[in-house]
This record gives sequence, structure tokens and C-alpha cells, in this order.
Amino acid sequence: MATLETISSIDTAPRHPIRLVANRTGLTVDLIRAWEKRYHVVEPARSDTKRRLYSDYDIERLRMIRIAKQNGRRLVDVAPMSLEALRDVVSEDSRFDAAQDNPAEVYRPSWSNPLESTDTQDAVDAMLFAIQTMDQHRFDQLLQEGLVKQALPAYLETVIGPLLREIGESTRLGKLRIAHEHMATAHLRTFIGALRFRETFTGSEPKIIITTPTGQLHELGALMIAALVSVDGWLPVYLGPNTPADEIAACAMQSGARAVSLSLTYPADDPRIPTELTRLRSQLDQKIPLFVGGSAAAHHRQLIGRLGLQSPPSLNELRQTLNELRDRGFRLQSA
Amino acid sequence: MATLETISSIDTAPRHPIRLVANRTGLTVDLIRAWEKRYHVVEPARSDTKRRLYSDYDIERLRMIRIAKQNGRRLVDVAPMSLEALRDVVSEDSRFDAAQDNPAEVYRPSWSNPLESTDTQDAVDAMLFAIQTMDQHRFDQLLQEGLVKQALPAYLETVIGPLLREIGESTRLGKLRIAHEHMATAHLRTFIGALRFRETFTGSEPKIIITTPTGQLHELGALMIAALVSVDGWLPVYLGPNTPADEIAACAMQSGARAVSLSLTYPADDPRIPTELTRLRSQLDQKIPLFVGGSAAAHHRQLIGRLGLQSPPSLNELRQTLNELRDRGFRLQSA
DNA sequence: GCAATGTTGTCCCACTTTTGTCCAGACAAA
DNA sequence: TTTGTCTGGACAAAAGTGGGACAACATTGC
Repeated sequence: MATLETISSIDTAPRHPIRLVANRTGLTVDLIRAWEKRYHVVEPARSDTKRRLYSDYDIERLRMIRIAKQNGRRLVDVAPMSLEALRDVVSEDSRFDAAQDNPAEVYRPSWSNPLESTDTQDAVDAMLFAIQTMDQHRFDQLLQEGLVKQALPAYLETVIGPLLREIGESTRLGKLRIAHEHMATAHLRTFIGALRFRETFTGSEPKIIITTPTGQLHELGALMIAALVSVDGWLPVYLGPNTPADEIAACAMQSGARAVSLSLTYPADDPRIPTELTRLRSQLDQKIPLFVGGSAAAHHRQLIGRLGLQSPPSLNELRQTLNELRDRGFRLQSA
Repeated sequence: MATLETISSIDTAPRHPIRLVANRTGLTVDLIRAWEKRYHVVEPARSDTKRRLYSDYDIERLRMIRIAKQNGRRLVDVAPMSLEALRDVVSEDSRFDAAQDNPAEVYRPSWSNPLESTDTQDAVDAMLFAIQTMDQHRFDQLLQEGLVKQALPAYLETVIGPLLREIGESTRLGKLRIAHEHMATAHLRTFIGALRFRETFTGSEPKIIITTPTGQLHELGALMIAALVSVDGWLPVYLGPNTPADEIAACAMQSGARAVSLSLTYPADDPRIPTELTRLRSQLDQKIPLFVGGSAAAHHRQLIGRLGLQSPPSLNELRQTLNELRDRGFRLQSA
């Protein structure tokens, strides 16, 4: 389907000025130039007046290089690597860093399976099969492999999201037992949660509160958002599921968050939702946008409109909106 | 064993700078050099400017040596050993370690002993402060650091457990907001969940179902058990919280589990607990022991006795019992 | 039980390499 | 005009290197 184009195809059109790159990567302008001068880390295109113009691909590479350096890599080593290679290196490092205290061998040998599933549907099916047979190890393996093949946002959208829907559907139809669903959910909780730690933070990222309101116990959607925005230079303040409106507002205040995002899935028609949303909107600073997403958001369209909440129809549009918000924030800050 | 193939597959190409090695092994840069100077523990290749360059093989050896030392081995003894020999030594030690009747008397040099109680109290306090200030990054950092200082079982018992109690208590007393508790819980969920991934499995481990019964929504206790037993050579089948008795039984059947462990925390007097436990016990093969733990287990002592369930009073005793069960199982299997 | 000896983690030094930051003067954009 | 970017170079902080010192602790021999 149309979703396939989004996979791993990061835009290589040169359009971003160096300042924006610095903001998004957490590097300084000077440093980006120094890296270019010394190691040709990136060779951006130029405008007709010799201004550097970076592509999304360049930005992503710089982000990865910064993380690789933090993991102890030398600039000389990582500078010539492709984005894919960098991703491998970084994910390898983050898997192995911090000391182990257990004798079990650490290297997951790539006695990897011949099961090459390039299509995302195949990947989802393979995962469903692993769940059905309660093969947790295989499930983990599949989750990890998938992550290497594409960038995180695309992965969440094309694999994890559909997988969640299929698990729900299969359980409803009796093709999976509740126990299977539980196991899969618990595993995904761990897996997605760990994704946030792959990013490193500079401390200058704007914060966004992410949670679900009272009565909404399913947290995976919210957790996906947290992982997603951390890639885009936000610092997610993740509160888990089922947080009362008052607490969300207080937390936004204390942490100085620039945005709040809620995920609604089940039950879709919980009567507490309108109350909680209204309450939260009124307690929150008007300048802080409140995003509402998840499969149950559609049930509350009117309410969302009335309260002036944001409800982007897809993860991509959410990213889009947040990116604009973040960059606007930078401009305001520096002015 | 099958491990031999994986060993030979470890890359011996020198490419990692010393800093990265330090990150991955949990050793300090100074220490790595000191070991080289004194015992030629590793003799890394050099770059053209004399910088040390380590291979994956070197890193793996260093990691093993660190663990061997933690188990009480002397550096002089292990320094000249091959990776294969190191693995043998380490796995032997860890089995011996786990089989000890009295963990307090395990021979260990003082510098690897469980931390002083003041240290652990300090660690817990620091974490609480991070939670209070909503400093997620610091919280993660503290959690990771703690893991380097102690072996996992000791860490869970002396730091994570007390931390959970303090969080609960502080929230009850109003010293922490619900939002703080939520954030901390979500973080701990991710952190403890990720611990399981540090283990690699051979496929021959006995399985143990770990979950909480219907109505018990707090999963951290269960998750700690899952992390703990995976160190001792069990394969946890983790189902998350709130699993109905029928599903647990079905899951035990399908996966061929050798044991089931439930965690009870809150609400302690949920009327569903007796029903569910009784139901589960009756549906489960009599040969499969059913463990019940958690702070609320004490409220159901009579029930536990009547149903013939196991309820070890501490994590250590749980390990003990499980180790015996595992080894008995091995003997049965091989006979 | 005690002194002598061995082991081991940490720290300091002087020196080199690597890496991040800053500056100046020219030019472009707002 | 003001602000930002460009180039090239200078400078300083950070990190790595070899060597050695030292304190804490364990082990050994008496």
C-alpha cells in the first residue's frame, strides 16, 4: 500500500539551514562545520550563495553520529558510515552498554534465520505466529530485526501499529487466547519502552507530557508516541496510563512542558472522558496544545472540536505538527 | 556445547577505542590499562597514533573477567585464560553461587559484597529525589548505575524493592503526587522489563509462568520475579498483570511450564483472589507448584495453606526453592 | 595473632592527540 | 542596520599514553 513509501526513505532534498540542524541535533553550529572540515562528516549541498543546505538524511546521520560518539566511538570511525551502518552501530552499542552482571553469553549470535520477510505484512504475520506459539524469544528477535530494517517512525506505523490492531482483532475473534494477548502486550510494553532509551538527550529539548486519562488502561499507544517524539527532539515525560486530569495539569506545570498528548483506545465511550478532557483543558495553560489520539479519539470528535484540542489523524501528521511547534519554540526562545 | 560455535564467530578485528570498551564492560579506563600493564589481560592493537584498539573478542574477555572477579576469582588466576575457559569458570561459579544455602556466607571479597545499607539508602533517596523533581534522565541514570554496582538479585532486593515501598508510602502520605508515582512506575516498568533481555537462552530452560491474578493491576512485583528467575536459568513466560485463572492454566498447559508464580499486592483483600487461586490450583496439573508472593500474600495465609501453595517469605527463598526444583527437574529429565 | 608480602583499584604526572570552541574579516539575508 | 553564515586559523579543553605512587585489603609465614 501507500504506506510502503514512508519506509526508510528519508528525504534527501537539501533545504535546512545550519541553525535548524544545530537545534535538531543538539550540536553547535561551529561543531557541525568543524566536523565537516576535518572529517567530511556531512557534505551538504549549497545554496547559490554558498549557504549550507542540509537534508533530513543529513540530520538523521548527524543525530546518529552524536549518539555514537556518546557511546565512545571515535569520530574518525563513524564519520564515513552510511545512515544504515550508523543505526546498526548505535543500536548495537545501546544493547550492550552498561555492565552486565550475568555470566550468560552476551553476544546474540547472528545464527539468524533464513526467514527473510521483507514485506511488512509478512513481518506482522511472523510475529503473530510467534505469539500464538508463545515463542517469546522468536517474538523478541522479530521485533529487533524489524527495527534494524527501517527507521523508528516508519516501523511504528507500518509494523507495530498494525500488529497491535491484529492482536486485538484476533483476540476478539477467538483466534488468540487472552493469555496470548497478555504475553504479547507485556512484551511490547517492554520493547517499546526500551526504545526511548536509544535516544540521548541534551537537556535543551522541549518537554511533552504523554499519558492516558482516567479509565484508559491501555498504554501502548501512548508509549509509541513517547518513542516517536523522542526521535524528533522532544523529551517525553511519560506518565503511564490512567492519570487523572489534575495530575496531568500539575505535572505539566512542574515540568514546564510545552505540549500534552493523550491516547484514547478502550473503552471508547467511557463517560469519564469528556469530564476529564474538559477539566484538563481548563486547568492547562492556554498556550499549551493538547493532543488527543488513538483509535477512540474519533468517538469524541465533537468534544475535541468544542474544546479546541488537536487530533492529528496519523502519526505522521502528529510529528509534523510537533516539529513545527518545536521549531517555533526555538525561534521564540532565541529571540 | 553449542556455545563453541558462537565463540568462534566473535570478531577479532580491532576497532573499538578504550572509552567504548569501558562503557560496555563497566570497567574504568584506568582499570583496563592497569590490567594490561600488570597482567597483559588484553593486548589490544594500536592505531597509528598509539591509541588502543580493541576487538569484540577482547571486550568479551574483559566482561567475563569482570564477572569472574565479582564471583571472587583473583585477577592473576583468570588473566591468562582463554575466553572459552573463562566462560566455563564463570558459569560454574554462578551455579555454585545460586545453590548456596546461605547467601550471606558466599565467599566474596569485600569489594564485591552487597552494598552497605547506608549506600543503598542513599541510592534510594537519590532516586526518590529524581522522581520528585521529575528528572527522568537522572532517574534512569541512577537505575543503571545501581545495576553495575551489584548483581541483579541483590540489586532487586536491596534497592528496587525498598524503592517501590518508599514510592508507595510517600504517595500515600502525600509527599509525592500521583503524577510522580505514575512516572516512576512507568520508568521502572521499562527498566525492569528490559533486564530480561540481558539474558540469552539456550532453549533448554524450564519455563515458569509469571503474572498476577484478576483484579491485581500492579505488575512490578511480578516483573521483578521474571527478571530474577531468568538469571537462575529459568525461562519466564511473562503474562503481565490481571490474568484470569483459566488463562493462566491454559498457558501453563500450552507452554509446558514447570511452575507458576503469582504476585499479590493491591488490593490485598480483593474478594476475587480466593476464587481465582482455588480455580487455578484445581485446573493446574498437581505436579506444577504454584508460588504466591507479594506484599498481599500474607493476607491469604490460610488460603495458601489450605490449597497447598508455596509462599516463600523472601526473594532469596523463592530462588532457593526454584533452583532445587530446576535441578530436580534436570535429573528427572535425564533419567 | 602479627608482621611481611602480594594483590588490586585509584590517582597523579608530563606529554601527545583529538576534539570543541572562539575569533576575524568578508559577505548575504532580513 | 542588524543579524547570521562563510572561511581559515588559533586556542583550549578533553581524552589518551606510559610511568609510577599509594592505600586498602588479602594472604602467607612465623
